[in-house]
Amino acid sequence: MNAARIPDSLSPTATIILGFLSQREMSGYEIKAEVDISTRFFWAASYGQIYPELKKLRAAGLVEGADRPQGGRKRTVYRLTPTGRDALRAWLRRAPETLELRHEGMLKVYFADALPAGERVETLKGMVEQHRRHAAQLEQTKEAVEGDEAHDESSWCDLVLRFGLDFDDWVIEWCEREIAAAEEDGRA
Amino acid sequence: MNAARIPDSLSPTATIILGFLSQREMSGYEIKAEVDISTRFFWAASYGQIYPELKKLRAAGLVEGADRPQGGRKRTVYRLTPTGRDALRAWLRRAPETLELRHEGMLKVYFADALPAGERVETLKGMVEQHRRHAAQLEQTKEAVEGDEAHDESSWCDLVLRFGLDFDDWVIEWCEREIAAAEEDGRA
DNA sequence: ACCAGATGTATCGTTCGGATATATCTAATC
DNA sequence: GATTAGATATATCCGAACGATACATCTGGT
Repeated sequence: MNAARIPDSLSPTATIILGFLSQREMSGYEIKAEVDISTRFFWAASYGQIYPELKKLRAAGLVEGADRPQGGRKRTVYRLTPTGRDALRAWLRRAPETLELRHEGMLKVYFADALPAGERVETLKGMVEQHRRHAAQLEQTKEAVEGDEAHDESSWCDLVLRFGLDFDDWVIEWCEREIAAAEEDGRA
Repeated sequence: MNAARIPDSLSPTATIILGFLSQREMSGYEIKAEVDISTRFFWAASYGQIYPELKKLRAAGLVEGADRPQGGRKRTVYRLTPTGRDALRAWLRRAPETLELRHEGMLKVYFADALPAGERVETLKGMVEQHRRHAAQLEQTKEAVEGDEAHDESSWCDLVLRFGLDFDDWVIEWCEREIAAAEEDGRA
């Protein structure tokens, strides 16, 4: 429509939106729902980010919106413009920067020295439990995705699910090795 | 001083502050510096969180502040009160909840389908590079910590540094396996 | 005497996150 | 067939978080 240029930087929320819209056209509500069952485990997004960002992207000409009311309820579905697709590809080709972790379990292990010596190993056991719960959630997601009608298992989306599950397994094994080592020290 | 009670929940920033103050008394500036060379990799904190939180903790009676000016520059160092130590221990004993990741590399892998088929594997290679850089940073931290005068290597603090390095190694190996598998598929 | 860099405190603007308000549609229950 | 719970859809609010920066003073080197 208007003279859309590829911006040289996109907010992470913008890239998630462009990414999902590259698969099919969606409403903001659908994008949020997709995030919650897929990228949530390595990048979350809330309505408070998605709706304003959709408007910005529309103004920038990276997405187009079309009114598709269902019954008497208004509804806008968005799809990528050619410029939007180029912007997504440009972002995909740049080296990743952000790598942040918010891990309460690790924080407790880090400060375990403030506990009586015999109790410190409990922080590691707490971490094991946390990752068991996390893995169980991912298993549920996996089943839901696999039960989906139009599920392409060669897709790269599957890769990140596997990454999540493998990661949980790895952390659990790592902690259990350390728990065993700590308990041996305790006996010695 | 005043009737301090153990709050039944602490903000994560509060627990970091209490955790560091359990080791020794510190100024807000020192706490920030410690975070940047230690917990930053699994839980960051900024001045904008630390200074207001210190004031809240002081008002709640979990920490005490003492004016220790250096020359003409004002300076306040904080230390734990007995209630603060109890609050820290109570938090350490609770099961961890937060486990969040912000991983731009994974996000690119997830949306790799939007790239031409031959280019998709580059997203995995980008992730490898990202974790190599991350590991190099941690190695630097490790050397700085080990060169420290009062360094207790039996401490649980060392554990999380090792976790970070092992994690990077694991991710790199995981990606390289997937890169090999993808390149074999490409040839087939 | 000067200056770069470390120390120390604080705040500003932006983004983020969780919760919530509002409204309509769908499907099941009674 | 009426009622109601829950899904769909859009949007906003507020507090918390984040990065950057302003400001002042001290320290060490040139």
